[in-house]
Amino acid sequence: MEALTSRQQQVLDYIQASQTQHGVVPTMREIARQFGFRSMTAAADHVRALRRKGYLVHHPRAARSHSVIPAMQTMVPRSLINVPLYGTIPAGFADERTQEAERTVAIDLETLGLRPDSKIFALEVRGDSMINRHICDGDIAIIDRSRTPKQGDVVTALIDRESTLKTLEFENGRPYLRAENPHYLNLHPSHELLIQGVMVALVRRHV
Amino acid sequence: MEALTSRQQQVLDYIQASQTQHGVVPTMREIARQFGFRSMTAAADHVRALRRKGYLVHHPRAARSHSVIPAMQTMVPRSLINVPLYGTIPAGFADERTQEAERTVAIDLETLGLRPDSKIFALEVRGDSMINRHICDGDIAIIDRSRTPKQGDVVTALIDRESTLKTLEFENGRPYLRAENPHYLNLHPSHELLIQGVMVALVRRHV
DNA sequence: TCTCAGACTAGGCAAATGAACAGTTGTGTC
DNA sequence: GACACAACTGTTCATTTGCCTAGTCTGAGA
Repeated sequence: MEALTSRQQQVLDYIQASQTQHGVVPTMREIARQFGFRSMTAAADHVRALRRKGYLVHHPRAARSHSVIPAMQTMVPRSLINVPLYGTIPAGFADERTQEAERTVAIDLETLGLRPDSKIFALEVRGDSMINRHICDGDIAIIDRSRTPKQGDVVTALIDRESTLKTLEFENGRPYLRAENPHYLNLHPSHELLIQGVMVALVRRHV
Repeated sequence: MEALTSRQQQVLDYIQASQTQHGVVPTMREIARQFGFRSMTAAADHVRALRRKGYLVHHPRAARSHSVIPAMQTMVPRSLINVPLYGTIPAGFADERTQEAERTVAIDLETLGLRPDSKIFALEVRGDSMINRHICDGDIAIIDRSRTPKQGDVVTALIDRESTLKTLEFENGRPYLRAENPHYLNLHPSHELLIQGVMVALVRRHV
C-alpha cells in the first residue's frame, strides 16, 4: 500500500475517528472546517489522494459515502467476542449465568489462536498458587470450556465450592491437581474431579 | 424498547444491511426505491417512527446520517483498536514505520484501563531476562509510548540496535536498566538512555 | 533552472438530499 | 360513528454536498 504524507494521514485519521465516534463520515466541508481550510478543495484533494492510494472507497456524487479501508481490517478479518469475566466461579455455573459476570473482556480469537466455536470465559486469578508458572495474582485467565484437558494443562476446577487454577497431572492413571508453588499442597480428589475448563491465554494489566 | 411494526422492522433491517454491506446508510429516496414506494415521505415516515422508538439516531439535515443502534452496542460501548505487533523493534522506529509490523493484535482499551489517546504497540518478548517478574519468552507485551516512564516500570529501550524489555531503576539520580533475572547483567547506559515506551499490559498464549 | 506534486485559496454549479405540506386508504378501538 | 394511527401518494423547497475550474506557494528532484 502506497505510503501517505503526514497530512493525508491526519485526514484519514479524522475520517476514521469521525466514523467511529459519530457514526457518520464527514463531508468535504466538515473536513475543511476541522483542519481550518478556507476552501473545500483542499479537503477534496486529500480525499482524492486517499482514494487514489487505496485507503478510501466511495460512491461518486453520493453524500458522506466514503468508507475507510483500514489495512488491517481488510487483510485480516477479525473475530472478536466479548466474554464474561468472573471474580470467582460459583458452583454449578452454566451458560445462563452469563449475566452474573461483573465485567466482560473483549477477546480477539485470532490473536489467541482459538477456534471460533470455543466456549470462552475469563477468570480473575486469586493468590499466587501458580506463581512458578508465572501466573500472578490479579491476572486474567482466559478459559476454554470446550477443550478437553490434557496432562500438564493449566485447568480451572471446582474445589470446595470455589474454582481454582491448577496444573492437571496424572499418577497411576488417576488425575490430580498440582499447585505451581511449593507452599501449596497438591489436591488428590477423593471422588470425581470436576474440571471446568482449560486455560488458553492470559492477560495481565500492568498498573 | 418499543416494539416495531413488521414494515418498520423491514426498513430497519434494510438500513442495517446497507450499512454493513456498502458501508453507507441509504437516503430516503434509496429506501423508497428499495421498497417500491413512489413517494419518499413513506420512507421518511418509517425512519421517523424508528427514531421516535429509539432504534435510530441522526443528525438533522445531514445527508445519510442515520445510525442504527444495536441493543448490544449501546449497552457496552467498547473501544477496540488494532495495534502493530513487532518481533523486534528496529532502531529508530517511528510512526511511519507502522506498515512494517508483521501482525496485529486487537486490544480492548477498556479492559486494560488505557486512555483512548494512548500510543500503543505490541512487542513479542524474546528470552527470559524478565522471568522473575513473570514475563516469559513468547509473551506479547503491550507498550504505551505516550506514558512517561517511572521508577520500577517495565520499559522497552533501545540497546545495540535491538529493543529489550527491562525494569527502569535509578541510582544516584541516574537511570539504569535492571534485568529481572540474576543471570543477566544490568545495563548502565554510557550516554543517553533511549526509552521507547512503558509496558502497560501483557498477553500470553497458552498453547 | 525547469518541472512536478503536494497543499492550499476562491468562487460557483448542479446534483443529491432531508423535510415539510396536503391528502388518501385501511385497520382497529372506544 | 368518531378517533387514532400506520402506511402510503404527489409535490415543492431549502439545504447540503460533491466536484469543477483557475490560480498561488513551496520544496524536492532532474
